[in-house]
Amino acid sequence: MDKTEILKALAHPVRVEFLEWMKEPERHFSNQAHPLEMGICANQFEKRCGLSQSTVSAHLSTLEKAGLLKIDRVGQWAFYRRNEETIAAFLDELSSSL
Amino acid sequence: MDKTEILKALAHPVRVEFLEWMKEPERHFSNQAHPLEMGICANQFEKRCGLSQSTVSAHLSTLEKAGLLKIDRVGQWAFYRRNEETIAAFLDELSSSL
DNA sequence: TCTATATATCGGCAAAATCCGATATCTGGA
DNA sequence: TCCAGATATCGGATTTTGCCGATATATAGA
Repeated sequence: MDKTEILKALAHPVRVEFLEWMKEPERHFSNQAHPLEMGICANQFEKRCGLSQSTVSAHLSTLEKAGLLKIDRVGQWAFYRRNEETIAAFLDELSSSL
Repeated sequence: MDKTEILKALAHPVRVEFLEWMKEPERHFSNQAHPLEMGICANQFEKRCGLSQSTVSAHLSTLEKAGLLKIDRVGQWAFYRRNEETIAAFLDELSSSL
């Protein structure tokens, strides 16, 4: 849990938005073909943020490398879900250190 | 209280360090000529982080523009103190939205 | 008024971040 | 085996950030 890396990952509003969307999957990703329990399919984010596929992939990768997202690869898809443990640990750490 | 601007301000480890140092002034700035109750004098940060005067000034300015620091100008000095209201509001907001 | 000190701002350079389109990789199905 | 779809990675252009030294500004004191 690298606090600095996480803070850098959160320094872009699109990435913060991704995390917030994923907090309420049924609200923001109800049109997903796969069950939401599998996680959120990468292509779902493209439609919503208007950025290109490669840019979205990079944002997701940044969040994943920082430990904020977990990824499950199933077939040709990549399903992302929040890493609640890391997020909670980060918030605790930030609240006590800052 | 602009969450995005605050997160960008926190995306540099030196700035986070400044805020953390200021949480315990007597511990980190005990050598300050002026009473710590006035705030922390800008030049105190230079000695501790090894960066140039202009760079430190820019970091402090970033924190102040984000609302995380308040500044009191007294004579030729600039005294900085944490803006606890904004910091607490930001942490609350982040904890509930993230 | 002259000088010393503290801080802010400017100009320029280097590094990092952001974005895109193109391409590579991987999977599943025909 | 070939093709289509999903995602990752590459290459390059642009913007932002970070850093410094030099300079400007402002204050205090001689």
